[in-house]
Amino acid sequence: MRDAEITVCNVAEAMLAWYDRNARDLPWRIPPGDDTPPDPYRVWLSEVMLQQTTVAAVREYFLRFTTRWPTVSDLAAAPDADVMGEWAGLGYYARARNLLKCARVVADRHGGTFPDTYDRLLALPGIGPYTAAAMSAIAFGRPETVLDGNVERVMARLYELHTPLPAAKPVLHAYATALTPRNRPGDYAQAVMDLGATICTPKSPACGICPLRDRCAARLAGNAAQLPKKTPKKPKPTRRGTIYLAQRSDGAWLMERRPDHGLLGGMLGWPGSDWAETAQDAPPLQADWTLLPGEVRHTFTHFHLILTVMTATLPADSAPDSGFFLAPDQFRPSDLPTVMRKAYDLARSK
DNA sequence: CATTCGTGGAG
DNA sequence: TCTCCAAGAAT
Repeated sequence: MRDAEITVCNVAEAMLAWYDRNARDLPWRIPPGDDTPPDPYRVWLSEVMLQQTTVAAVREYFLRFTTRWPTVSDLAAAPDADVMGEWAGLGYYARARNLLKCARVVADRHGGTFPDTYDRLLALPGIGPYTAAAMSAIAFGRPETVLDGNVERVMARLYELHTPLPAAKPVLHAYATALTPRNRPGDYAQAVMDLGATICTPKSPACGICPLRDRCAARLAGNAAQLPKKTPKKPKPTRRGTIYLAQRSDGAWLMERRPDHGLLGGMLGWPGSDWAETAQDAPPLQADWTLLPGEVRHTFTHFHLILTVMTATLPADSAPDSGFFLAPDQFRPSDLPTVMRKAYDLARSK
């Protein structure tokens, strides 16, 4: 029993010592040793952006968001379209919708101050078990246990757990909880995630320079790169569709706001057909449509998409059956999700 | 517990 | 070209 406690204690100490020397410089991070109090708004925003998204992709979005909306109340007061447009390209757009919902709850019902406990954070839109734990630890110094993909990998290797994910999650969480220190829990959480991102990587982990190399069961067994095991994924089907880019003679584009739920929910887009196994026509209005040479290829989380693009020029008095016309000075291609921007780029290149 | 939900970089 | 996968949440 005494040995186990010493081992547990040493893991956290080894991780914090490693973090003190190797912490990456990130825009949302307070460096170890810096006693500046963390801003819960910035911790929250970064954690939501980092959900299933790489540090490299998040960096510039985080800087733009915090420059444009320095506080949660600023964000809460922003028009929906502005926030969705700023999020465009980052993916998983339900995050942006929930981000706004959460900001408005915090601004309207909490006086602009985030709650500081795991349970109350968990109750907010877009904050799940991981983000509630990360905010508790990083923003509020509480010894909560974070379990993200990095921590899962580090724990599976440290304890050489061969049970495949996601079934292994409860056991991995128990391992992670046993290691979480009362001291500097925020730095510790970031240390384990940094380790997973830079040393204990999925494919070829750098075990030789790992601060836990002497006590990692998988490293000792020589199978670190084979862990964690995962249940195999389904193959992605291919769907097809047609998308319509119409520009009025005054330059205005015919566009639509996608419904809040479902794929690309809440985002700006071009009108078009459903996306199904076989392509189909669904022009938004009667016009002299021209088939654009080429096609748009895009891969979502669970299917490949091939889009045929049609273009048309419409008379100045044209009125849409659905959607709306967006004047050229109000149309920013950067407001589009990537698949819609690809269609725009294809049309513009002709 | 399984499915839905983006994107871009790495290998 | 193709698969994997990254600081997950909601349903």
